[in-house]
Amino acid sequence: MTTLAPQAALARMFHALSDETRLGILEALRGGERCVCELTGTLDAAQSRLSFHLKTLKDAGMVTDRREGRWVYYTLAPDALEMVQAALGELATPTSPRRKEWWACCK
Amino acid sequence: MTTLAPQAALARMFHALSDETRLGILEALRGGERCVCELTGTLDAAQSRLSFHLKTLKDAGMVTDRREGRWVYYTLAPDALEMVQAALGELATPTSPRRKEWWACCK
DNA sequence: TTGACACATCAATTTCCCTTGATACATTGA
DNA sequence: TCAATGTATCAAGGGAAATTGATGTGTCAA
Repeated sequence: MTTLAPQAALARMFHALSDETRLGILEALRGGERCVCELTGTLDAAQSRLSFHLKTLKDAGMVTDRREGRWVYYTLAPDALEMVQAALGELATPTSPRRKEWWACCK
Repeated sequence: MTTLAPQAALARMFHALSDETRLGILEALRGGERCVCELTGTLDAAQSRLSFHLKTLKDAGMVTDRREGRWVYYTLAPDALEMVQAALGELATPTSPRRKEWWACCK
């Protein structure tokens, strides 16, 4: 995961969440860390497809991985989920009320 | 906006949030409802481009619109934002601990 | 009724993302 | 050292999404 402007990083995280396969992965990871071979079974998806989606999630910071022997275990990154949640909370929070000048374009 | 399976609807909402222009629109709407001509100014984006993104947001249920004379005013849909927030909260909540059988595939 | 304005929609192009199958890499056990 | 296993990466193809410019639609004012 590379560092991006806040808005770009946020868009990237939302993009990581915008695919059903990836949502399925995250749902599976709620049960704890999983290796890829487990996920292929659970999600009935080809290995290279899962690897692709796991990379997408990892690049967005939504999961972390850990190698143990031949296996790589993936885990949810709760911090990232909370960041996204917080950002949504901000979006739902009104800013200061509009000034009249703001819509002077529509006379 | 058509009705979709929960996971698909969720993916669709996340997709609506996965674009910087659309995040900019939502950010602008925190200040209250805005017509398209205001947003073109604020976001420095062509009108047809904005119309496209507004439609995307509307189809995903993230904004609502209201015509008044020649103008169409867009407003945040806080309920949708909260739904997405709640879904994220669920993802961050562990399910029951894994059973041994689940990873029997990796002996 | 006509012209101007705000906005939506369309078609064409480009860009990006996903899937698939093949191959490369790393680790382990024989 | 070799074969098997788990995973990552790559290239090619298809399809979806974004951008642009043009055109269509609705509304208002003159």
